[in-house]
Order: sequence, then structure tokens, then C-alpha cells
Amino acid sequence: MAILGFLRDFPLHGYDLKNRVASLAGHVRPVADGTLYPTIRKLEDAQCLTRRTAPGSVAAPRHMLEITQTGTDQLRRWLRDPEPGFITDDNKWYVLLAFLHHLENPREQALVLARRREFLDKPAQLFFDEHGAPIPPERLESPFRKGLMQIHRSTNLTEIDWLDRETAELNRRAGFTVQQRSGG
Amino acid sequence: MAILGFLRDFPLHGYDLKNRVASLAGHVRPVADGTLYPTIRKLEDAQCLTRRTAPGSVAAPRHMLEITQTGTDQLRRWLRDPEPGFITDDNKWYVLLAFLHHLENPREQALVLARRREFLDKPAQLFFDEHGAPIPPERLESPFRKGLMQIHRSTNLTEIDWLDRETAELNRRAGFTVQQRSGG
DNA sequence: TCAAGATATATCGCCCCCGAGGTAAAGAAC
DNA sequence: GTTCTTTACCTCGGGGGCGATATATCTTGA
Repeated sequence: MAILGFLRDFPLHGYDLKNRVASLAGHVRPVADGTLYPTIRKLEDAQCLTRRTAPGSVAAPRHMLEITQTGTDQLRRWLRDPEPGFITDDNKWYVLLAFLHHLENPREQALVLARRREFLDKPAQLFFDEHGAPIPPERLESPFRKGLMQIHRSTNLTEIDWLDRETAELNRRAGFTVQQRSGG
Repeated sequence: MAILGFLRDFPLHGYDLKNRVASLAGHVRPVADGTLYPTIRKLEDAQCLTRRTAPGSVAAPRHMLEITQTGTDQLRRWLRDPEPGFITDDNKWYVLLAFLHHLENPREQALVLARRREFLDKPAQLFFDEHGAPIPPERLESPFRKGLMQIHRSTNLTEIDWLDRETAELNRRAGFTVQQRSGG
């Protein structure tokens, strides 16, 4: 998804893609060659992208990759009906978020709301005692566990805040569009 | 690591461990049965834990798992000299953090500092233009990418802040210990 | 009494991903 | 000129995690 997502912006070669994917994921280990190149090959076989060999600007020749119409459709399908993991798993969600603007408003909003629901369903309980009862941060003895819960809580609040503001913004814009349509 | 870490607190059975591991990771997909039980078996083979069958309090019989001395040593070794991924990868780091209090102070501090260094080495640049130049948030057209960078930045600041405060605290406590020793 | 559902444990094969290793070209260093 | 480093691409084997599936037990309710 990230490969096609980046190629929607402009053509790129594999090596560049590798760096962009690595940066996107924050400070997670970059994607391995053994993952990237076979995936590019698979996308090419599925006619999601085309390649043409260009002389390397610095060193070895590059394969410039361009997304096709099939690829654009595939990307949109992945974004539109993502696997559940892309809503629940933080890193996957962030990747999806990076390319979400390729969808139209109602669907964007639905996915943002789906992500928002995650935070309602699963309260941030990290630690439990022998009996399965949740331990609040102030009763934790380890300062690291305390910190972990603080970080977790703060991170969640930050994202929840953004999700709510974005939902409102999308709503406003949707209302405006309807207004325009019904007015025109 | 999480299995032995939780068993250091008190004996548990597999099903309970599964839920605790899932909760610890935040709202990430819970660990699969096909991962958990073979791992328990491997730890048992390595004499890191013992099991005794107990009648199920609610349903089927449980295998109560207890950590051994070998297991405690193994846990300490994993915490003390963790694979690099446990510093760089957010989720792995959080797991390590949950059990870090089983180490003694100088090593705790070293690992916290190692994590802190991650944020210095890799500035939070998520998106780049055709020429490889980083795009600042205000020049991003997608509100989702803007949000992504905001969330990323805020999350990083939260953790950096905690890491710095914790480093100071560990330092203070280490100094106090030295003070006590040289005074005694 | 029997079915359904929650609890609890276990195994197996598939797939995916990673690390390691290899190739190649261009520029820099010496 | 030869070697080193960086850029750039590719493949293969192994390992590990996951989903699917099976099994057993106890409670609940029709």
C-alpha cells in the first residue's frame, strides 16, 4: 500500500521508495530489501506499476517506477476497505492515514470514526493484579510502568483530540458541499 | 520476554497470559494461540518455567505456569542486553519498559539513555518532495498527513519529556546511593 | 438431557518477512 | 590504476507468527 501510495505522488525508484517507507514509519527499522523488491515485482506482475530503466544520477542504473490506472484502483480499494488491522494497529493505521486523502469525504470520515471507536472500546488498562483487577498508575510500584501508562495515556489523548477535530472538520466540509449542491 | 516478565510477578496460566500480553501492547491485535502456546512450550523445554495442572476455576483444567531460577536469569539477560529492535521499535521498547525494574540502576539508566538517543539521531521527517527535500507540516496539502506529523511530533515530545525526567530521577537516586556508600 | 457458549490448551501448515549474500556501476581516495 | 564507498537492485533459505482446526471441561438454559 505504501509503495503505490508514494507512487501516486510521482514516479520513484526502489531505493528512494525504501527510504521514504522507512521515514514514514517513524523510527522503526526500515523495510528490508528482501521485502521491498519482491513486493515491487509482485505489483508489476499485477500491472499495478510499470518500470523503465534510467541511467543512475549518482551511481548504478535505476528502475523508475510509475503507477498505472490498475495500480491507482488497487490503492483506492485498499484504502476504502482496509483489512481490520489497518484500523486497530497503530503503525498500519498511520500508513493508511498518510494516503487517506485519495478517498472522497464520506469514506474518509467513516474510517476516521472507525479508528475513533477503537479508543472507546478498549480502555487503556495495561496492568492487572493476581485476580485480574486493573491496577491504576498510582498503585504501580515500578516507575517505568507508571511512565509507560503516562505515555500511553498522553499518546491516546493526543490522537483522540486530533480525530475529533478532524471529524468536525470533515463534517463541516461535507455540510458545506451539501449546502453548495442543494443551493446550486 | 513478556511471558517470563509477567510470571515474575506471580504464577499464571496461558489463557491469562494471553490477555495480559494483549493489554500490555495497547490496542494492538492480541498474541495468537499459535504463537503463545509453542512459546510457552519452548520456555518449558529450556527450563525457564514449570507447569502444574490445576482444575479450572471456571471451565477446562489450567496449566499454572511458574518461573524458575533459570527463567529469572534468562529474563534478566534479555533485559540487560536487549536486541537492538527493543530500543528502536516502539512496541518492543514499551514491552521492555514494562519489565525494566528487574534490572539494577546503572543498567536501567543506560537503556533509557539509549532510547533517548534514538530521538536525537532520527529527526521526525515523514514526507519528502520529488527531490528528496523534507516537506514541513505547513506545506503539506493533505490534512491527514498534517495530522500524522502533529501526532508523531506530540508523541515523541511526550516520551522525550518522560525519558529526560526519568534519567534525572535515576541519576538522583544513583547519586544518593553513592553518597550513602561513601558515607558509610 | 442436550445443545450452546465460554474457558482453556494444543498442533499444523502456510505465508510472509527478514537477513545474508551477491552483482553492478559510478565516483572518490590513494 | 586499483581499491573503497555509496548507490542500486536482486534472490534465496530459514524462521516465526498466524489462522484454522481440534479437543476437553464446565455452566447455563431450553
